[in-house]
Amino acid sequence: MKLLAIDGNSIMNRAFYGIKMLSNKNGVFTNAITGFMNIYLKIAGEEKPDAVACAFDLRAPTFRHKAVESYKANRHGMPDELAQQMPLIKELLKGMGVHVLETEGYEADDILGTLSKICADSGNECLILTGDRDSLQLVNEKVTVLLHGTKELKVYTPEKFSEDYGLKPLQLIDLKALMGDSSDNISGVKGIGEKTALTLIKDYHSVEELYDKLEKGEVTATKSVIAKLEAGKADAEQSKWLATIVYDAPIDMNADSYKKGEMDGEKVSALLTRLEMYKLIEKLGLKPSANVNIETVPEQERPVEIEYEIIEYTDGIFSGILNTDSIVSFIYTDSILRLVYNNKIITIDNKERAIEFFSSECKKYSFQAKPVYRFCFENGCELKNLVADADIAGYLLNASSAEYTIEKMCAEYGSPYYSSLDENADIASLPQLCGMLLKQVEAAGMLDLFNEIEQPLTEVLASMEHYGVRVDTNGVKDFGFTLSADIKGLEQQIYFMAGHEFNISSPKQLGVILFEEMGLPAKKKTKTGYSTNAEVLEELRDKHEIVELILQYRQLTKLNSTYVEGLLKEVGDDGRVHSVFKQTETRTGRISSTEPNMQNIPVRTELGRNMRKFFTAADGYTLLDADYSQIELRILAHMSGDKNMQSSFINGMDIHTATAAQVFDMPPEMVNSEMRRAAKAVNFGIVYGIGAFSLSKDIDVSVAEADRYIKNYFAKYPNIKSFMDKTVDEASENGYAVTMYGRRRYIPELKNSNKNVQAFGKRAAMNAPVQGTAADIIKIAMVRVYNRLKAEELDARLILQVHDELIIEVSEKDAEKAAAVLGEEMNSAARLDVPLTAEVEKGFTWYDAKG
DNA sequence: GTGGTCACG
DNA sequence: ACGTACGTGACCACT
Repeated sequence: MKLLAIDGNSIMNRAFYGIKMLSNKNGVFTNAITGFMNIYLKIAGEEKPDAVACAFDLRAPTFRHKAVESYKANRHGMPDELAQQMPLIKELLKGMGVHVLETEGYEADDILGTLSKICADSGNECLILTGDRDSLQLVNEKVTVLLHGTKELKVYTPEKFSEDYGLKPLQLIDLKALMGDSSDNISGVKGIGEKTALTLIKDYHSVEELYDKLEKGEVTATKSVIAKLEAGKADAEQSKWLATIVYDAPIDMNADSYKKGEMDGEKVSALLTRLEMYKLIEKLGLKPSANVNIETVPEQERPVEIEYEIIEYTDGIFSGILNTDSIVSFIYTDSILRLVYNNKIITIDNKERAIEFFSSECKKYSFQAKPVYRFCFENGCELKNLVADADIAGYLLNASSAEYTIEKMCAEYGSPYYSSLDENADIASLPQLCGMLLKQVEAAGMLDLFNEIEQPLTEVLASMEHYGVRVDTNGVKDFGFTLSADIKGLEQQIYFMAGHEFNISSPKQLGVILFEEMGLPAKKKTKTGYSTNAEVLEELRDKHEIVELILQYRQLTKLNSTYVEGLLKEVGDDGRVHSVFKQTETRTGRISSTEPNMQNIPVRTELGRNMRKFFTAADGYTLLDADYSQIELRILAHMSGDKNMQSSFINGMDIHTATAAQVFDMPPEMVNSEMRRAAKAVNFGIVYGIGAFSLSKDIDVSVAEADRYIKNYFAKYPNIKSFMDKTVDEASENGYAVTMYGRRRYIPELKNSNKNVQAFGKRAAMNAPVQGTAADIIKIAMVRVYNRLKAEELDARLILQVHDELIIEVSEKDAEKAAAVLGEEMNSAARLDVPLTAEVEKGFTWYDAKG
């Protein structure tokens, strides 16, 4: 018989942190459950165990813990988001026929140890699935440990173990007894680290033998090591005891009793339906259950369910709706309009009626209104009196969510979801959901942000998508021909130098050529092999001619496949690209652009910049381009209140030169280009939540030097330092960072027990108010520019936004007026303690209109 | 589907 | 000892 014994806590932990804080369905988080089941189903499928048991820690302290005064005192308790999922995974496992074991006073490790002993004693095979290296001590001929790391699964048999550690599995205990384990608060011997401990255990086999020899003076080691060992004898003994997994947990000792039970399909599918884990239901070969209540956050008030009457559309029904002051909810997808009014659900499959409704004066709630605005632009009507779009409200309340569906939001915000109404479920649920969302938006202080910025922006984005950007397809094609010819030439030269053909675009194959066949020094590794990115290749430039060619090849193929071929695929019959601007995508409040992405068209190299010659105005029109100068640093100067930095902007100085003057402590006239470059990198770094290591890489100075720059910077701009500290503190306290206009970004990473994840949270917290406020400001400018172009009846329209840059297409006759509007509205969009400046330029192509 | 790479602000 | 700047999207290779 084969028993699979699972360390429930450690696998849940791996899954929780490994699968990212994905959006959670019901306010009840499910990411760890999802990850756990992925791992479990994979292993169970491959290994086909006859018996499965899953062990969990109980939270209460155990007698072993008490014996050593609170030895786990500084281990963080698990976050609520994970704790919530523990009872659910247990319920799920039980439903699937897996034996769940938890015993007061014993850790999961001890239960696993006991299980492995039961198996070994009865001549059965045992597999232990865990994310925790502690269990490796259990490995023997009968017991294999499947160690689940952050990415890969390692299989530890005795052979594999000795290959990796050079020790016997049980000696792991001795190793830990000496070196300690901070995550388990095992002290070990003070001053002895991994290297020393390993040597000692290899030479003397065990803690007992080591101390035995030590007393007899037979240990060869440095004086200091011997002294440390002598001083730490008691620690070593206690640590060994703590590190030892016990084999006597009080569980059923009959191996057969852990045989896998039958899955209770009904129970499992009901639970998973409650959790809305539909993918898993499918994986298990089940069907979702009907009529189960979606699991919700318990303490929240739930609006009562309403009885809906579903009625056929009849002429005359609009009379009660179109003129009302009441609010009508609607959803328009696939040319079908569904609306709710007075507890009635009405479905309308008629374009003229839909237009009539959109144009009517009644107040409207919607879900995803942007396509409706586009529909209206295409059909010459107007979507009037949209009060709220649930999609946008949901985004403001939690910008980190993966996607916003009505069903998910109902669950999360405690509004009833009318799933029994099938295709009418969404529309039936929308009115109450919108009510809940608006209440929460207001409670969070984001009502102005919602009403004045985000809601009006939807129409602006729809308009930008509607008009699109003209593309000179012939120009693009010609550019592509040139690139293709050059690429062919490069390919031949590269093959010649390499001695044979290979796929240059495959990092794997390229790595073999460069670092094995040609013997160039490999600098960095990735998870899967050698790193061959531009940074690495730059350093190898002088080592071999082929490197330069590969860099060129990369640049040219990027241009050709992403920008030439990729772009041509997106050009419509009207000769224009209609990029999709996503309003609920980024965590910071920026918008994003897809199909094609118009926010990453090349500009930094001259060759790439040529692409912009193919984005043009229509005949008789011209482009206007304006970008904010240093908007993020200006926002930082404003929000931090740092007078020193503010004065640089107020005096119209070049900010990087001014910064260099401060950091290097000299008059601005003395700053050379190298110093300005360094200061510029520091300024960027500050906005991103700087680290000396990365800065040093960026500007190619030592880490110590980079560290000095940063310290100097904060000394000269003390308010920026305190602003950053305050921002992180408040984000830790509240769980979110906030912009000048009240936009929130939740940062759960700040509460993570993993230090790297936490450090990331801090950087994100420092960056979010700055990047987010810049996003707020340009959105304000967009709405105002849009409204003024309309009000002044100019033949002009916004067509692009690139984070700090706006582009207008305007008829030649209105160009001057539109340029004035663009400049005025961008400059006055926010009142800061420093000037906000954007310069407008004009040109027929994007290339000409931008600097 | 994931990872590596690279385009932008 | 480890990892190492914020935010995006597209393409290719490979599993």
